[in-house]
Amino acid sequence: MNRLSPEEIRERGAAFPRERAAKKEKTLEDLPLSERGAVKLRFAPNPSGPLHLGHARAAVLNDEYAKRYEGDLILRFEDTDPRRVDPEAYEMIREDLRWLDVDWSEEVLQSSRFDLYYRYADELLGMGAAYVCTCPPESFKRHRDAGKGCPCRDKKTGHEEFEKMFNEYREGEAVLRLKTDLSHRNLSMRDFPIMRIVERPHPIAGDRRVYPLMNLSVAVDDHELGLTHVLRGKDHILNTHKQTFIFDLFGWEKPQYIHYGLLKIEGVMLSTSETGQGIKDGRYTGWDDVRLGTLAALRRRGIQADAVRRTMVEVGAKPTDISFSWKNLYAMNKELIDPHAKRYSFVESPKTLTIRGCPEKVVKNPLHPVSDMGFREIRLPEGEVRLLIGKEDFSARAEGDVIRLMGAYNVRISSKDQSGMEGVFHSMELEEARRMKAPLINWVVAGEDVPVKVLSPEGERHGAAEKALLHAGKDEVVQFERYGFVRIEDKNGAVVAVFAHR
RNA sequence: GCUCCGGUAGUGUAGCACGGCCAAUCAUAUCGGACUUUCAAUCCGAUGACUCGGGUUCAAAUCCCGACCGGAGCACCA
Repeated sequence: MNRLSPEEIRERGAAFPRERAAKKEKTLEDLPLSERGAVKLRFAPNPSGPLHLGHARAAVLNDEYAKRYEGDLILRFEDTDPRRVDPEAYEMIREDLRWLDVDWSEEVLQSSRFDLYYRYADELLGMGAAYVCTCPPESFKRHRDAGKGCPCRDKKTGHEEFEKMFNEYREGEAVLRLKTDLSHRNLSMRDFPIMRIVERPHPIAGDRRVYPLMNLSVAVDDHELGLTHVLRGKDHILNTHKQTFIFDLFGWEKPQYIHYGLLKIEGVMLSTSETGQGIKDGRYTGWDDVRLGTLAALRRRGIQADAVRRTMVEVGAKPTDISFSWKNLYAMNKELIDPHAKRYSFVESPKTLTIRGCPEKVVKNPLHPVSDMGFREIRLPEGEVRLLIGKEDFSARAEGDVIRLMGAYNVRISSKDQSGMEGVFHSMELEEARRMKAPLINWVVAGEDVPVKVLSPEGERHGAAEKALLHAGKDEVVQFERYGFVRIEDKNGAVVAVFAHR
């Protein structure tokens, strides 16, 4: 994916001014125990790839609350697993957030705080609340499931053993465990691990081998950073229990935890790791492949960041699982772009239509039916005229039909074969066409057409657009009449347009 | 299986903590009409939901119990 500057992102994404106010905005529920100016939140992605629709929910909701309460939002990269860090992802995530108009006041890399986690681990060791466990996993589980401590639990040499994790034990041979309740009804709560060995340097922090597990690093940071509220998916509920256990050990004041439900998104690949794999073996063209649910793909298609934001705000932070609806997102997006999108004629998989007996006609169609954006002008000569019409319009018409060429005149189809149709001029006036219930069809002058490649999630389409399309700017979102909204991606050579929705 | 959570129209959402004003809100979707040189937008109209069963109560979407359905977690990932 190309690297974009913040300015470019704004241009590309926020092509249109944000229009709120227009309608009553759905707003979020109040946060519990919150005070204006005192709220501190965080968005904490794992930098293994760019953000997708699922992340957008957490990002937007946190940002909305931070803004509402004039609080702070911290961007915290949870990069404590060296195997799951893509160094490129940090900047991709920042780009996505800037596009979403998410403002963060502080950025934290957990990979720059390992010493802090070691210190707290030491402290837990000193408190007798943690121990180094060298049992094979199966053996530990046997003891745990029986409600008993493993043999390592009562070792007196905690600090020395911990030392050995840094220079002696190999990966998989030892972990640091927290002493919890061995009779806890949830097995995974019993003496859960907080540090482990990974014999691999960290892509950012370099030479390390002892890494904290999230429940330690997250608890430490949520406390150290003074968070008042933690907004996260319900898949983290058990982690919340584990983390509050650590808060209690240290006697820290806990933030308010809010868990929202699953966001089921149909028809699109969201898994970051699978997508990354797919890019590697060529199934996807990149993180912004139009078939993906990444924010990069959405903005490439001309989906406005504000449409994503509004959708997420409407969905809210309740614990119920919800089915994300593309239709609702598209409707929201259309509301934003329709007032600004210039109209152009485009015909897919075109067929020719040759008309005889035409009077000269200068067609002057507005670039927008409502807003005053100027016109596009086409001169149709007297006599014979050759046009291109879309394949669908072509197959829907039969000999003898009368059609209205939008902005021009009415034509009777005189013959039709595989390659095209022929027709004769019938009449000029729109009223006449209405009287005959003739369908309105858009067209492009053959020979003056611009070839267009349309990239859509359903595949690649080819067609022709009127020449005036060349006046549209790169990255501009326009509407192909009777076809749908697209973002103009490339104008060098054949035009490439990325399809958003109808 | 165990632990926890949740179930309002096709989809999303309001209402549920303090039961009556809820024959249930708003948006979107679908259908129909008006307008219109786009199958867009706009305007008008229609369709459509409290998962089920018991209980408490004069009164339940709202409280209680059970069933059913859905989900999450049960890692040396986050």
